[in-house]
Amino acid sequence: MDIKSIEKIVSLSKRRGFIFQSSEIYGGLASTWDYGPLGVEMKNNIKNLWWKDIVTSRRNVVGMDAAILMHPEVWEASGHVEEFHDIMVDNKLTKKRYRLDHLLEIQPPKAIYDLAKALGFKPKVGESQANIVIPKIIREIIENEKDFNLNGFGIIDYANLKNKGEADWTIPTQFNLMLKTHYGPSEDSSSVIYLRPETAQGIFVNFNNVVTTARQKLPFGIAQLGKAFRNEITTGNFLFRTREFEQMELEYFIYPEDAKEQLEYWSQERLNWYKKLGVREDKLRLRPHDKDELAHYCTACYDIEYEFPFGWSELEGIADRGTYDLDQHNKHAKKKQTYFDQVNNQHIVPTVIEASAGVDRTFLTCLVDAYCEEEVNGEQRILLKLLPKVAPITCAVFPLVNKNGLPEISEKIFTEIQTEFSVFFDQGGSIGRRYRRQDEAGTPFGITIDHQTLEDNTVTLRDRDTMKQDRIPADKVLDELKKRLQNV
RNA sequence: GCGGGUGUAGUUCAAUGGUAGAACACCAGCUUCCCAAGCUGGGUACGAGGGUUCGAUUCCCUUCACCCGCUCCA
Repeated sequence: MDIKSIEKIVSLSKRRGFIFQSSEIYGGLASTWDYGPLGVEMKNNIKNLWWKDIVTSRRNVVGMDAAILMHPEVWEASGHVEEFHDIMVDNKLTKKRYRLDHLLEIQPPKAIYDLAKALGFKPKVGESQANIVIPKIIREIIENEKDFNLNGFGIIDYANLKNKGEADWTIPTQFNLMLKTHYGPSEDSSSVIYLRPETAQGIFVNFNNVVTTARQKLPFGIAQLGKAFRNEITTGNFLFRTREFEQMELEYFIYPEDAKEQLEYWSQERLNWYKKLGVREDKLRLRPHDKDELAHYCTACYDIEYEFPFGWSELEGIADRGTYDLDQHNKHAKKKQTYFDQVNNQHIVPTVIEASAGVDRTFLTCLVDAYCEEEVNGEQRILLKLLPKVAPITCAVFPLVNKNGLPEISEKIFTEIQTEFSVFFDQGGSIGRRYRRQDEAGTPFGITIDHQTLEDNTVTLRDRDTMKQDRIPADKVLDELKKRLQNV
């Protein structure tokens, strides 16, 4: 697939009603997208398949649905307030941008020392530069020196060594990655709260509620599906990185000693789920994180990645979060979130393995992966080879012609299939045109009612990928569809 | 946020300092047909704002959005 293919996907998405640009008639809002009639069907299919795989089909996983709005202290406790903003500076000469902490970590000690002095404190002997001095410098800039100028301290741009690292630094600016809003009608500062940057915390703060009501014993999981918001610095690649997105998260609570084994288990489980969605195996991989890639809460992590036209990119992270989150809430909140282990007769904080997936990314993966162009009788045929369980429409019903009672018979069959599957009725245009339309929508099956139906009450069932047709009795259509859908 | 590119119909494109055209798609009708057939008719666009000009889709500025690269990223 060439690099233009993401544009083809965007174009098809709009043409067929999968995805529209948000607020399009007002010029659009950056990197926000709306799901159209086909899009929402497919998205729901994906979410339902996840829910079924994670929750419904397991005895020891339960679901929940927390509010998007949460108490501000949740994000203090989780570390998001602390960790989820970055101070950035640009080198005006080279137009390169850096995270200030990353930049300072590689500077000569003298520069750091001078910087600290200028900000009004003196580093003590033996104090770790990376862990104590630099964070202190950054805190000082955020809290007290909003317009601090970095020039004159000998801070070198190592990416600009050709020019002796020369730099003219901008005033450091803070990027807060959480979206704020005002809770309540008055806009005083006491009512500022955040839209959740992840769904996971909704699970952690309800840990005890779920344990007591669902009567689960370790190991067990709590799963949640819902919107999350992040003020990403860079968005783009269509649905891939957006500021509003939907997550599918599982928090699986275990005894600490099982962490390694469970991380492996869930990595495989989750990788297999994408395969079961029909995503090509050679486009999927499981990639362990390097140490320096790990998030603040995380001791080990795998990414499930897909090879998009724009490169290998993350669909899901499976992480060993240790006891970090529950510990943090136990420090901050009045009510303790612990588990009483009947076996050893003690309260413990369980370790958690998290599998955090993006709905929109999975959706995009399915579209990209299913997109096909082929030639039929010298004409291009575009089709989405979506698995039936993923496809927005399972089956389309066509009367071959609009007379001789064929539409009436078709309606009857349509109504019958409708009880079980998502069906589309189309009597407009030539039969070939109607087939092609459904090919682009990814509809796996087409039922055509023709003249022979009048004689022997059979219809044709067309397969999207092979375009082959089988003749089946009209009253067996539903059974036949069920049969074909059984193993896919 | 920086650099580059792009923005005209649903889509893909064209033309033009004098008010926009095609193909395909879409809708209605005819045809009654098994893989985007044909015929007739129809609706739909210069991303937004400002400036220059008698007149701007075209030139200039601003802005918005998309794509690519950088930067960043749980």
